[in-house]
Amino acid sequence: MNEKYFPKEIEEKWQRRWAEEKTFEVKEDPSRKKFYALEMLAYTSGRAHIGHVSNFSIGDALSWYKRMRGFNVLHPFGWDAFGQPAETAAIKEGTDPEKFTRDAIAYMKWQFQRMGISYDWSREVATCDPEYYKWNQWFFIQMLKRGMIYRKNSPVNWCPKENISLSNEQASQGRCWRCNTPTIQKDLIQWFARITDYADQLVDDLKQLEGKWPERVVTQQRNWIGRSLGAKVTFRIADSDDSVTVFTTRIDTIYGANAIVLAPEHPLLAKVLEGRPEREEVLAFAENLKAEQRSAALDEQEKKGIFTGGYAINPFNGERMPIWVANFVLIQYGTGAVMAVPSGDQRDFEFSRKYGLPFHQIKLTADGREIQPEELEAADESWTTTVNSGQWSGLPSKEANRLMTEYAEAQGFGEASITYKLRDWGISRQRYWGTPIPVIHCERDGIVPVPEEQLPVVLPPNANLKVEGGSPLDHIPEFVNVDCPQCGGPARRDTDTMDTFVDSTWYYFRYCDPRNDAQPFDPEKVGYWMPVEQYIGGIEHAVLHLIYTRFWTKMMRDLGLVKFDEPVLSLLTQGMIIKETFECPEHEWLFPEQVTDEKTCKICGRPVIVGRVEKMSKSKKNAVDPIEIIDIYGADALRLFVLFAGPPEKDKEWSDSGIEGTSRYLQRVWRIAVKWQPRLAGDGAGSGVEQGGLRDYQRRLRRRTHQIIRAITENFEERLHINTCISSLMELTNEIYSFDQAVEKNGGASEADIFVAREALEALTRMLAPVAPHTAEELWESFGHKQSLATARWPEFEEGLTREEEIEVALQINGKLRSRIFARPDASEDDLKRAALSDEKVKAASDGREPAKVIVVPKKLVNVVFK
RNA sequence: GGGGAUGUGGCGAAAUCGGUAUACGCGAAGGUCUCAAAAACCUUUGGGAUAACCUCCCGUGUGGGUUCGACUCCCACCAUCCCCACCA
Repeated sequence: MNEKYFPKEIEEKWQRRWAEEKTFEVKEDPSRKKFYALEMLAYTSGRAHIGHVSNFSIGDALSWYKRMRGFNVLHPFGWDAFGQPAETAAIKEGTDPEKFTRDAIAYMKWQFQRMGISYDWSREVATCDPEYYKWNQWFFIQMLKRGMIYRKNSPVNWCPKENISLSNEQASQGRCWRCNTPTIQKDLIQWFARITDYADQLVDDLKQLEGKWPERVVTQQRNWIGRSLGAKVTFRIADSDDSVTVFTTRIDTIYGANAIVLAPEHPLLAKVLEGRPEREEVLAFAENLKAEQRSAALDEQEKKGIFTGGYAINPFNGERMPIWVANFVLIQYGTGAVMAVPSGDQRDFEFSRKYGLPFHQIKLTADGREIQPEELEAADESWTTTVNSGQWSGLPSKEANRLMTEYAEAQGFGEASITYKLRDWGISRQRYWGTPIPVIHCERDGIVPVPEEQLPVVLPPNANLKVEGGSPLDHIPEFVNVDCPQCGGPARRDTDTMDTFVDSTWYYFRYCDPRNDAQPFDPEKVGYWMPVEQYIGGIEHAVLHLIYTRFWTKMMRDLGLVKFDEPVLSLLTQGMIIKETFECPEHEWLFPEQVTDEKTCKICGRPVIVGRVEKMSKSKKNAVDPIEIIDIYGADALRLFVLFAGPPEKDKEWSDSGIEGTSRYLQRVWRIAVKWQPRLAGDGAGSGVEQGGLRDYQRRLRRRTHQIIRAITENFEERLHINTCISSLMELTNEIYSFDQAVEKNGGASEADIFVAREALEALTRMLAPVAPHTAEELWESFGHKQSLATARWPEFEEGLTREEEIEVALQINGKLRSRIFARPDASEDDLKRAALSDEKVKAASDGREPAKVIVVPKKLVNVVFK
């Protein structure tokens, strides 16, 4: 054993050993309890970053812990390898996406392996492997056959910078989720998956996740699906056979409606305008609205509308209401038409005020007044009583809502209705580097799925990525031109590829059976390993990946492949590792050493802009390369740092002195272990020691050892606040040092000393394994163990040994700490009370009075209250 | 506009069920060892009053409340961050 701690040597040794001995490879074993620990697959960007270290370190700590607790732990890894950035990089570097991606995988794998994560690499999956994406195609065909995938011409979100269509999830806020470019709308024939068929289940099953998934992810998903209960009401168009249907959550406000407002795209618009003099003007106006809606941020826009000249009839009271078209009504939501109720809705109010539409009083405030227009900013829940609403006047809003819906249904002009914000998932992309859509278009037979035995449809190599117009695949005749599988006639392949989020919906099912070439996975194997006990990843997938994968699981359940509703039992969204950036107005990005303590630029003296960003980059001069850190301090010190800096779900700021601190800690552990190791190696040393015969400092170390085992164990079981586990390990290390000093004072180690030290050092080593596995393995071996720590058991604590011999009880007078009582831990309440009352401070404070109250919290405190 | 968080020393943070606030680490100061430095080890380190290690006062964003007792529960406010957003 080396005197000094050389992480590089140790880490290389154990990484080799683990690989050779296949330490982390696992098989299904129904006799053992399983645990599936999963980190989100890595996008093949080309380079590992510190966020990967953070993500993997958390999952690895849990994997080690569970393994040592006797679980059969599946901890796999893979690559999210398709996608647009590989194409961009390939064009830039003059290579092809396949080569770029394979190189990225090779390099990143080397980087990740240097972190020494306990992955079962034999299950590695890359989504760009035909053996993998074959099953994307297989799923596509199953869904197509069941009508769960369909094609329609639709305006898609289009990122003009990357030339790619985006799903709604990927284009929220009207910006590309990757490059933040404002998206535009484009009409294309697209493939859609009917995720909306599962909207109710996706909402309802969130209940199963509450408490186990972060609340904000559950809330975000609920809001994203946006289920809202209301009613559809159909209004007849005056002097015509046509009608218009609106969706409202507040049918009880219908007597206050003063207009019907259509979205600019609404199909009824053309009909209403037919033969009217204002036709041209209104259509032009509507076109203009559309263009504006698509370009500007919606919240900045003023309400804008125009009267069409048509009227609709309110079915409740027969009133004629003007039909308008306006920019604040969205074609995608509800029916694309609303009834405007200025006394019930802020937008309708603004609209009505601007265009002078009448204001009908239909609600009273909680204290019985009529509401005034200027009160509309306030919450409308308080305007409880319905008035001026025919037979429903006098009813509370909620009841009116229910009864009026029933009435509308009975009269045949309305019905209860549910709408969702969630829309079907557009899964096709006009790009090259993705899973080809396994469909053939035949002039005679229409859309024909590629026969399953012909899968995979392999992505052809050597595409020209720079072609203008359509997908690069369009320009490869040998790919496009095929015979129709049904009639044998000439036909064309579909040249779209799948959204990469399809790849990642089910990859972790594949890990359970990664080399299966007959089906996506063996349901029995998935039945053993799934669901995932702990999933760890970034918050950015709250409504992307995490909603798609829940949908896919339910879909697979309906295909009979899996037997559960939810794939992930517990989710942890880890925080980012951020680093400060400094930006000088004059000198742009500065290195930290170019900035004074007062945050001014050392070159020009101007105040600098301090930022905190996750994405580290060379250009912003805040890059931290994990491999550079590993070269200097070792993977264990790096892992320890990212885990110790704060709780897993919190953002953590990178700190150079922090990494030095954890490195120093490992050296400290190393030194004490080196010192004691020769004494521990002797067989049976220290056996037969009786607890009763131990001296104070020996009993203390045993007690602290067992207390700390308990603390760390409970933490892993309940909270996974690994940062405090590491604190506890440091405390135990400090205790061992104090113990060592006592031993020094005695002039040498006795049998009993060795017994106690062995217990403490071995417990420390075993509990170090989840957070610093290489170091722990090396120490474990040096203590004379032949088997890897991966096969060792987690230390057990003995309740009896954790008990304090004497405890300090706080003594409060009127709730303020005034003194302490030293007592035995089993002291009764009466004992503590007696001790408190005889305390000098209490006597002084009593001033001869009897205490009004004495509160005793056993083992904690006594509070003596004087009035 | 709606929703969700967060706020504790010089800094990262801890306090798990309402019970001794600041564990653990970083930084800083002093000391030991050394010709010297580094490393290591030891001591101190929330603020204030005081000659004082005694003792007292203040202290978990602000202001109230509940309680014998509040970082923790309730109400209001301030600040910061995140998500969603003309969703009818």
